[in-house]
Amino acid sequence: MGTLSQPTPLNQPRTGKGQQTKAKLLRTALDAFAEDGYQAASMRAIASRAGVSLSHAYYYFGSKEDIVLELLIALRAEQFEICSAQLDEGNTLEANIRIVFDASVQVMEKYHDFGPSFLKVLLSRDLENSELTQIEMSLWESVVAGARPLPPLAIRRDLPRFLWLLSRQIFSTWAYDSSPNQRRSRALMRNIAPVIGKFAILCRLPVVRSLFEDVLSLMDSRAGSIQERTTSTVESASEHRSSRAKAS
Amino acid sequence: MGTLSQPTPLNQPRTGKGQQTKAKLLRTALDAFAEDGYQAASMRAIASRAGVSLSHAYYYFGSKEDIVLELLIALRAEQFEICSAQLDEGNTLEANIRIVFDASVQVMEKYHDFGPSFLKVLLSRDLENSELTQIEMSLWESVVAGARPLPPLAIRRDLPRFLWLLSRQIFSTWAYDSSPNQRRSRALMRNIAPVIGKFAILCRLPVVRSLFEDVLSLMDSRAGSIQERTTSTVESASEHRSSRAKAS
DNA sequence: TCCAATTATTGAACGCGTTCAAAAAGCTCA
DNA sequence: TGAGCTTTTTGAACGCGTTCAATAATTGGA
Repeated sequence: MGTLSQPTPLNQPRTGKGQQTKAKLLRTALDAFAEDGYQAASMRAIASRAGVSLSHAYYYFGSKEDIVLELLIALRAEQFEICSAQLDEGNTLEANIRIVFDASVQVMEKYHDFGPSFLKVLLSRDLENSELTQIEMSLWESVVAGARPLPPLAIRRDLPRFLWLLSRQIFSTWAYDSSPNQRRSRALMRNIAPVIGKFAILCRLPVVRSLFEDVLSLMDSRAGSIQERTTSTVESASEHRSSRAKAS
Repeated sequence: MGTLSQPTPLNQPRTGKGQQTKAKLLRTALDAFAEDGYQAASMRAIASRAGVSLSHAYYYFGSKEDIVLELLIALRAEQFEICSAQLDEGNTLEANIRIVFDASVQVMEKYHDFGPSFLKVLLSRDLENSELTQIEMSLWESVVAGARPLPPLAIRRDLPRFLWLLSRQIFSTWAYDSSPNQRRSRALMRNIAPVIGKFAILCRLPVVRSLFEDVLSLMDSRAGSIQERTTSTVESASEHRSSRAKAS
């Protein structure tokens, strides 16, 4: 482990044959994951099923986690296919949030035993500009852009990222949810949508909107997100309290 | 892995010699953790350092995770020692929150490479009534009870649990924080205190207080927490919207 | 064509957490 | 004392993810 590592810049297949092997390995791995689950689909099992040696699998994939990430991407893409059309039908924000979560559960439930592994991948890697993050973000952007009525202008720009960060918290609940059939996290997803809807509406009030901005910049781990913001309410609430009091 | 397991109901030492062995094993393990870090302090290393066979370590501790949990408990107890006195000096809520987080960092920073392991223990086990949870909860109760001015009565009862749940989210950020010297999560802890302080004051407004209750019952995974509550704002926001509209 | 550099592939090993059957030691009571 | 029980302790093994030096296959230029 040592340092938390991104996918080691690894041997990309340079010949046609190599690409074929890598593709077959990936296909086989995803099949094995689906059929046998995380435990049983060991690197040895995957390699032998693909007809290559164990060590050769590591020639194309630096770790088992790398393959798990590929699975996660595939599942998110599937989720995108399922629900992106539904998000453009003029439903409420609340309804759109539900659509995304429902599709997530539908796609993921078979893979619940990958939860801990998924979560580790999400937490330990910098995926800020990865394919995975792009799919997820475009989903939440559609949720907001397709909602009728549109959320208050003041938060419209930041709401997608807020929803994305929130969805990751929910994912971490789901990942380790040991209640039967993930009852608990399903309930969480069901109940959170109306609260967000309510919250979004309340953001018309300056007090609540300022809270929204505070919470968002706290959740957001992008370095420098505070400086970029035109008015940082977090800073003003802490260091600049006096100047703020004067201003108001 | 299979099922997410509590600490296997394990052989408790029945003789004096047994207790001695188990105690020595634990002491050795915590030393090895402190000196060598998570990776290098393998079960083999711990066992041999304690002068027992590898398999014998498993007679008293069902897994390495069990020992990691003991470490986590020891660290939380240390944190409690450091800051419990400071929480009774009539500081603001914001200041008290800072005190707890500062002590947490002070105690934990040496063990940052245990972060992923700590987090897994916290997420995969039901620790609802464990020693660990009791220590943590009593800290947050002191934060609230010792704050001057006291937070609004309406949220005073629930605020400790809210802070506890929040602190777990922050912990998960810390656990995988790869920024130099955990810069990012330190900033998070620094910035979150004033926001909570502000939020607590705003909870005097009914609109904000209702948001607080919504958020709390969403975060809280205790089964049946919704029914127990006198007024469930989550439910009223979703299923009972019509009856709510009538009431208001 | 043949050689050298590159790419693809392998077998064997390492250390890890964990399991288990069996041996050793300790205890209780005739 | 010693037989039968429980508690403690061990050695050997399993399968896992991962690494690495090695061999085989392929490619490109003289």
